[in-house]
Amino acid sequence: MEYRALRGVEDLIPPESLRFERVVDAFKRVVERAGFKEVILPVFEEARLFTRSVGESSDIVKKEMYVFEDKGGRVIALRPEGTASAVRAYVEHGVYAKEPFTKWFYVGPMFRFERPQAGRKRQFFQAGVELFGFSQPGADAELIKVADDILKELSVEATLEINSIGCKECRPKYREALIEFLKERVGQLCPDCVERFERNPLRVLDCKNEGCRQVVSGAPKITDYLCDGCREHYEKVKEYLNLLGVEFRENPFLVRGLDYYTRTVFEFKSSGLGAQSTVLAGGRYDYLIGEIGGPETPALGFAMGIDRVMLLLPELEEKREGVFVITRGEEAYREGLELVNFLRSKGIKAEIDHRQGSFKAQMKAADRVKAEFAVIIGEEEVKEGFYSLKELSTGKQEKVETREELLARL
RNA sequence: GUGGGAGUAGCUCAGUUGGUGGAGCGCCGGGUUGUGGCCCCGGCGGUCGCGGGUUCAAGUCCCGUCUCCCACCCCA
Repeated sequence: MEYRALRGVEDLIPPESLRFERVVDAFKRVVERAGFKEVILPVFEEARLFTRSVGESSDIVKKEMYVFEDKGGRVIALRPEGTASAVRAYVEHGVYAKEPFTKWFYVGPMFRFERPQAGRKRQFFQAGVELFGFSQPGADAELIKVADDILKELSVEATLEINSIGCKECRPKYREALIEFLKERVGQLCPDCVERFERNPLRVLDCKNEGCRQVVSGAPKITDYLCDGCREHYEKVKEYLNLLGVEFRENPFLVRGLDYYTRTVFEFKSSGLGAQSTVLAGGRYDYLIGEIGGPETPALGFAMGIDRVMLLLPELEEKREGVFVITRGEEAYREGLELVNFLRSKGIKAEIDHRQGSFKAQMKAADRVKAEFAVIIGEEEVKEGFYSLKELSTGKQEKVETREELLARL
């Protein structure tokens, strides 16, 4: 084959593309009835937007971004995630002034230069929401509830883990305590964690290595170091989640890979995905808007991995729908073309077989496209002026005289 | 970026010690001169991922490369 899709990107052709649409439809249905409005954002931005927001030390920025220089000498990056652009747009358009309490959602491709694996592609799709302006714990709970609703709507089984990673006040104190604890045990950590210990000690907490987990199990918990404000906030979030009937598990070692998170963080994980088990994740990021150059504005959001959700989607039986027109002879074909046009104008799905093969071949085609009805127009029908309408699920066939009568029988 | 496994028909896979490539499913057609699904019969369909090497001879052995899968890593 001379041309192939590049490594880590894939085409979605039917029926995969239909599964994709099903996920997006369910997502939109749930978030729209919760009052979120869609934003359509660029797939590339100045690279430094991501460096600033996602974090210089994060792997996403350090080694996974598609960065290039455009013809005007600008340093561009294909977006590796959606929040940075949403925040940039919120600030750029002064939305904080016009509509300080804003609920947005977005759907689209993201790009990360990673080694491909199931549930991890170089171009992948995320559907996400962002809530700007709300500092109250009720917003955290509502956000998580919306996420839970989406997964339920899709019948995707996932377990929810939550944690609070504190704020500017308390996190540094915890970080110090953790470093203090780990310092004496560096020898017991895996090589990756030795490096994490230097760069971002919190990441040692969610290492999968058995030895590291042993060490970590005795480590100080951030929840014991939260300041009064963060502790109260976290307690309220949990209280509201219980009120809303959302099941969750507290994981004091849950941390996230993006630098902008504060206070509430959460992850929905599925057992059906192998190593890439997170299907939806997010949290609060109260300082990000300020850092991007907007007014200090509390915010929170999440992103769902559409590709990953698709992998978990149960197969759906395609149901029969519409009409397939079968004809023989030029006169019948012309009548068929007009009939199809008529039905479509009435909102009915209608197709015609242009190949004019045998009735058997055309019936087979009608069956394959999962039509509910076949309309047969042959010599007899043309001569005597009627349509033969066959219901494919039952095999029952009847004569109908006019288009209107046909329409009434569908 | 690291480690492991795999690439043969559209799909799932057989292919014996190297000797001119098969099955099932699917697709097209026929059995039914005007009727789908079940059954029977026939047909189309392959540079054996790509490139190089060994050999009289390579799907089969060797090297390289690309892609996919799994794990690490990372993350949605």
